[in-house]
Amino acid sequence: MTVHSATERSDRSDKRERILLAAERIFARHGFFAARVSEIAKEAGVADGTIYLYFKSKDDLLISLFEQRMKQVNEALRTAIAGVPPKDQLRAFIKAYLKLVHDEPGAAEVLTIELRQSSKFMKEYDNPQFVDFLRMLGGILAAGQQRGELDDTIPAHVAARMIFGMIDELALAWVLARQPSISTGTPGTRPKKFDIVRAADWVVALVTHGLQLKEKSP
Amino acid sequence: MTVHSATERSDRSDKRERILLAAERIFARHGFFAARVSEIAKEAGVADGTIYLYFKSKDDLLISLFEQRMKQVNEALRTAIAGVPPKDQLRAFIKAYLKLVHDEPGAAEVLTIELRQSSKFMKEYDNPQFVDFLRMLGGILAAGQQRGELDDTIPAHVAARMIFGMIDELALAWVLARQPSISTGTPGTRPKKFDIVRAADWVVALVTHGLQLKEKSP
Amino acid sequence: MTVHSATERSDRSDKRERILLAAERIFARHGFFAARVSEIAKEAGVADGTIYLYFKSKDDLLISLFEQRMKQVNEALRTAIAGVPPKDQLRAFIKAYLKLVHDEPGAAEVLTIELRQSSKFMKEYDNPQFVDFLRMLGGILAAGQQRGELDDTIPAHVAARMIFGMIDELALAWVLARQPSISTGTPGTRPKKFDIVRAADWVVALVTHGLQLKEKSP
Amino acid sequence: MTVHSATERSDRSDKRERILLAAERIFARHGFFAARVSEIAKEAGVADGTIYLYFKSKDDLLISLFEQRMKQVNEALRTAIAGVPPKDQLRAFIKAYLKLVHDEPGAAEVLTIELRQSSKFMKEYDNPQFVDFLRMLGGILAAGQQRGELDDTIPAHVAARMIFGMIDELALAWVLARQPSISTGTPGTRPKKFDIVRAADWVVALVTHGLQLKEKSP
DNA sequence: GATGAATGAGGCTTCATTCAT
DNA sequence: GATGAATGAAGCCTCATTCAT
Repeated sequence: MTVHSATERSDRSDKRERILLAAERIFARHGFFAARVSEIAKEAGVADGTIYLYFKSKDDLLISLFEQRMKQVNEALRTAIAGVPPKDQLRAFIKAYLKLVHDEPGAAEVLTIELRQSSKFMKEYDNPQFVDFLRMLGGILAAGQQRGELDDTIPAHVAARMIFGMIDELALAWVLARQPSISTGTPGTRPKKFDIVRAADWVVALVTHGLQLKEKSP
Repeated sequence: MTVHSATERSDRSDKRERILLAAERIFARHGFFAARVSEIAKEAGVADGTIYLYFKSKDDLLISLFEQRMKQVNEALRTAIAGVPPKDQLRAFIKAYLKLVHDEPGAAEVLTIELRQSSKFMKEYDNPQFVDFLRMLGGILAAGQQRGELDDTIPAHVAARMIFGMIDELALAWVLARQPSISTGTPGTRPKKFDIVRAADWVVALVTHGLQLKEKSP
Repeated sequence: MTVHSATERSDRSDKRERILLAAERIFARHGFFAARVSEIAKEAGVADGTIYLYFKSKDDLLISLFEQRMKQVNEALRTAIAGVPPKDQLRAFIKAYLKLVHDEPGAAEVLTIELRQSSKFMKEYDNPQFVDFLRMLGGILAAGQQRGELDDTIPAHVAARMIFGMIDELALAWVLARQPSISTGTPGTRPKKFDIVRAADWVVALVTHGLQLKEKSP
Repeated sequence: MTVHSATERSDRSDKRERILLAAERIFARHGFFAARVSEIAKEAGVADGTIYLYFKSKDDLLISLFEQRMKQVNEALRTAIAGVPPKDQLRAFIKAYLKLVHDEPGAAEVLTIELRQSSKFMKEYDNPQFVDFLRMLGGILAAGQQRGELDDTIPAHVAARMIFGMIDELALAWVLARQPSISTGTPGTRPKKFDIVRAADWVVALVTHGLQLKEKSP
C-alpha cells in the first residue's frame, strides 16, 4: 500500500516521502551505519544532493524516518483502542501493534533494529514519539489499576516498558527470522518462524494471567 | 572485581583481557561504530597494532567481547539455578540476570546496546552464547510445563523470548537512565531511575500471575 | 549614495546593479571563495538562476564587480586631478584615492582583499582597469620627472607601483581595523584604527620628501 | 638550497618539512583554494592521510606554512640588521627583505599572495609573525625618530605599514611577472620584469629623500 | 525574463589495518 | 611479541550551475 516502486517517477512533490521509503529499505538491508547515502539516493531515484534538500544529514534522515513511522504507529494504535471498552484496550493495543509489525515489516525493522544503531539516537536524542507510545500504554495500564482491574504493585510505567520489551523482542525475532539466512553457519540457530499475529494472544495471556497455572482446587 | 586499571601493566599475557576490558569501556562510552580502535588501544595501554595480534578485526573484537561476557553471564546463571528446586528456578534465573546487570553495568551496556549496533552481528552472526541463554531459559519453562506447573499454551521458546524481551528492556532503560543526561532537552523524557534488582520481583510477578486481579469472589 | 537597500525592488532592469551591490556586500562579508551564490541572490532579492542571466559565472561576477568599481574609481580620480596644476596632481590623486576608501569601504574591501582571493584573477586575468590606474599614476609621475620636479632615478612605473602599494596597504589596514574583532585573542595585535583621510598627508609627505630630516645646516 | 626534489625519499622524519615544501609549490601553482590536498600529498610523496598526521587541516597547513616561512624571514632580517649602525638599519632591512624575495620566490609567493586567500586568515587569525615583522620595522623607524634623524610627523607604526606596502607590492609584481603568462590576453599588460634587488635602492631612496627634487638654490 | 528545485562532480577528511623496525 | 607511523580507500556533504515551468 505505502510501498512505491523505486523507479516510479510519476508523482512529484512526494520526493521527501520517496526518500524516506528508500531509506527505510536501505537501512533495513544494511543497517544505518553500513547504509550509503548514495545508495539511498539511487533507490529513491534522485541525485545524492537532493536528499540534503529535505534532510539536514544522514542522522536527520534516520531520526525523521523513525519519527514519521512511529507517529503513524501511534496514530494507528490510538485508532485501534478508540471506542474499545477500557478493559479490552490492553488486548487491542497489543494485537494492533503486532498486526502492524506483520503488515509493515520494513517499518518494523527500522523501529526495532535501526533505532538502536545510533548512539546519538539512543543516548542524546529525546524521543517524543517513543515517549508518546509508552505513555499511551502506561495510561491504559494505570486506568486499569485505578479501576481495580489490574494489580498495582508494579508501577504502570515500568509495566509498560516490560510489555514493550516483550512485543519488541517478538517483533525483532520475527523480522530477523524472515531474512534469508546469509550466513553459512549451522542451521537451526536462527529463530524459528512463528505467527506474529497469533503471538499477540500469547502476550495478552502472559500479561493478564501469567504463566503459572492456578493450583487446582479440590 | 573484574575491572582492572587501564594503566595496570603488571601481568603480561593478560593483554587480551586488558583489550577486552578497554573495548567494553569504549564501546559503552561511544557505541560500536563511533568507537575508535586507537582509543581502545590507548585505554588498554597497548599499541594500535597489538590489538590485531589478538583479534582479527574490530568486528571480531565486538563478537569476542560479547561471547566472553555472555558466556560469563550464562555461567553465572547456571550457577544461580543449580541446586534450586525446579519450581523456583525461573525466579532465580530472572533475579540473577538483573543482579548481574546491576553489578556489571558496563557489560550490560554491551549486551543490551552494542549488541544491536552491528548489522553483521544481528543478521549474519550466529550467536551460540545467546542461543545457549535462550535454551537455558526455555528449558526451565519447558520443564515447568511438563510438570504441569506452567501453562503450555505458549511455546516455551516463545515465552523465553518474551521474558528475555522484558528483562532486556528493563536493563536497557536502567542503563540509559544511569547516563548523566547530556541533552538540554525538556526534562522528564528520560526514563526515571528505578531499582533494577527490585524490578526482578515485578518481572517474576508478571510472569507468574499476570497483571489481572482475580475476580473477587463474593 | 550608491548603496541601495537590499529589499528595494522598485526599479526593474537595474537588477544587474542590485546583484553587483549584493555581491559586494557578501564578498566583503565572507570573502570570494566562502561567499555563496545563493546568498548573493538572496541579498539581491532575486532567484539563484537570475544571476546567470546577467553573469556567466561566479568568477565573472567578481571580475565584473571589480571592473565596475575600479572604473568608477578611475573616473573619480580623473575628475579629481582635472584642472589641478600638474605639480599638485600627485597630492590630489593620493588624497582622492584614500577619500574614496573612506567613503566606500565596501568597494575598498573588494578592491584590496577580494581582488587577491582568486588565483584566476591574479594570474590569468589581464586587468585593464588596474592597468589604467597604474598608467594614470605613472603618467603623473613621469610628467613630473620630465618637468624636472621629480627625481627620475626611479622608473615612473615602478614608483607608481610603490605608491599604490603604500596606499593599498593603508586601505587594507584601515578596512580590517574597522572589523569588529571576532577573535578572542590577545588584544593589541589588530591594527589600531587611524584616520585614513589624514593618512593621505603622510603618504604625500613620504613620497615627496621622504623620512630623512635634512641635516641641520650650522 | 632548501628546495628538495619531490621524489626524494631518502630522509625520513623530515616528512613534515617535505609536506610544507610541497604545499608551498602547489599553493604557488594553483592558489590556496584551488590547491588539492591530494595533489600536495602526491608532490610530497606521501599518502593523503599522512598530511593529517602533521597538520590538523588544509587551513592549518597554510597557516603553519606561513608562520614557518615568515619566522625564517624575521630571523633573516634580524640577522641582517644585527651589528649594523642604527642609521643604516632601515636600508639593510629593506635590502634584506627584497633579497629574500629574490632568492626564495616560492616562499615570497606564499607570503604575498596565498596569505590573502583565506578570509579566515585575514580576518580571524591574529598573526604573530606578521606583527613581529611590523614591530621590527616600526622599531627601526621609531629609534630613528628618537635620534632625531627621521621625521616624526608620521607615526612609526603607520610608516612601517607604508613601507611594507611598498615592498610587498614590488614583491608581488615581481613574482607575478615571473610567471609564464598562461593568459591568451593582449600582451603588454603584464608588469615588466625588473630587478627586484636593485629596486631595494629605489625604495630606500624614496623612503629617505622622497621623490621631490630639492629646488635648486641659485 | 524569472524562478528555484534538482543535479552530480568532486573535495576534505577519517580510520581500520598493515608492516618495517 | 610489540610498536605506531603510514597508508589509501571511501563517505558525507557542498554548492555552482542548469533547465523545465
